[in-house]
Amino acid sequence: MLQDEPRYGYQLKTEFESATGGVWPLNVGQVYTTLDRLERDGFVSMEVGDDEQKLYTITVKGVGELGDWWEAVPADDPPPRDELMLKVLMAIEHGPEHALGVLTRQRSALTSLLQIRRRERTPLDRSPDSSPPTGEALAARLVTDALIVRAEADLRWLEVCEARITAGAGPR
Amino acid sequence: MLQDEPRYGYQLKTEFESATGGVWPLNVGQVYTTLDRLERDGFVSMEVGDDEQKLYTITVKGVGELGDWWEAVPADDPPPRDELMLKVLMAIEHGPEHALGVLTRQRSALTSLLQIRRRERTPLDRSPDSSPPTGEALAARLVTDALIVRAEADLRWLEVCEARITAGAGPR
DNA sequence: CGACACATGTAACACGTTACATGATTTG
DNA sequence: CAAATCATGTAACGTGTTACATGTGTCG
Repeated sequence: MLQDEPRYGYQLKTEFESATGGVWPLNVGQVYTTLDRLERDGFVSMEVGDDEQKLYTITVKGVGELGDWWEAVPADDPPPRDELMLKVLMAIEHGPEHALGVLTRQRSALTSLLQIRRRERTPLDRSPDSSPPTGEALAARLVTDALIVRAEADLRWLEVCEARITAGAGPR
Repeated sequence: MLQDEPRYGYQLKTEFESATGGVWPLNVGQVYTTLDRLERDGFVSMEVGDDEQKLYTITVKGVGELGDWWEAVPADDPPPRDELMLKVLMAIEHGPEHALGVLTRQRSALTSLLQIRRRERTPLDRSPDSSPPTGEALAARLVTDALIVRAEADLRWLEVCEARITAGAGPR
C-alpha cells in the first residue's frame, strides 16, 4: 500500500481491511509494531508532520524488496507444515484403522464446510447485464472462491489417501 | 506419537521425520523446547531413567487434548492469512493492470512448479501386482500428492481471478 | 581412531498477536 | 453531550526456529 503513496498507520489498517473484503480483521496495534520493525530494517521511513501525526513512506530498499515479493511464488522447500497433512500422516503412523477413522471424519467435516461456503458465496452474477463486482465485494468473493477451491483440493487429497491406505491395508 | 508409548526427545525427532517421509526436517532443539512447554502445560510428564535419559509420557490431560485434535478440522474463521491470496488482493488494490501482470506471472510460475512436482512424483505403481507403498515411501508420496492437488487448486483460483478482473476492467 | 548416530539441552531472536492506555475530532 | 471514528502507541506473551555446546556409544 505504501508503494502507492505514504500513509498513516491507522489508514493502513482500514485500507487493508477493505482491500481484503473485511475477512481479515487487523488489530491496529499490530500495524504499528510492524511499521516499527519495517523501519528498523530500513524498508520504510517515518516523518512526523506539523499535526503530530506520523506519515510512513516506503524507502528505495523497501521498493526493491517489494518488487521481489511481487515476483516470488510462495516458497515450498521444505513444504509448509500443514495441519491437515500432519494430522493424516500422524494418523497413518498410528495404524491404518485409526487413520481411516480420522480420514472419514475429516472428509465429512470438510464436505459440510464446503457446502456452507458454496451457499455463502454471494450469488451476485444472476442477470447477464449486472455489473461485475468491484472493490470490497470483489475481494470478499475472491477469498470465498479461494477457500472453496482449496477445500475441494483437500477433499480430493483425502480421497486419494483413503484409497492408498485401503489398498495397502485391506487386501494384504 | 507419545500416545503410542513413551519416548525420548531424540526418538521423537527421528520418528517424526520418518513418519513424514523426510520432507519435514526437524531441529532437535525444537523438540526439547516443545516438550518443555508441553510439560509446563501439563500435557506430558517426564521422568529420568537410571541411565540419566529422559522419558516423556503423555498425561491424561494430554490424551484429552489430543482426542480433540484428532477430531478437529483445521480452523477457518477468520480464514488463514495466505500469502498468495494476500498478494493477489493487494495487486488488485494496486490497479487492474498491475494485478494482471502479477497474476500471469504467478500462474506461469505455478504451472512449471506443478510440472516439476508431477515428474518428481515417484512412479512406483507401474506393474499391477507391485505392492503398494508403505511407511516412508507412502508418506512422501502422499505429501507430494497433496502439494500437487493444492497447486492445481491455486492455479484454478488464479484463473478465476483473471476472469473476474478482465470482466471488471476490460469492457467497462 | 575418527566419524557418525544417539542423546540432551540453553540462549536468543523474530514474528504474530493481544490487551491496554490515551487523546483529538467528528457526528448523531 | 455522548458515542463513534481517527490516531498513536506500549508491554507482554506464545510459539517457531536456529545456533551453539556437550557428552556417550558404536562401527568401519
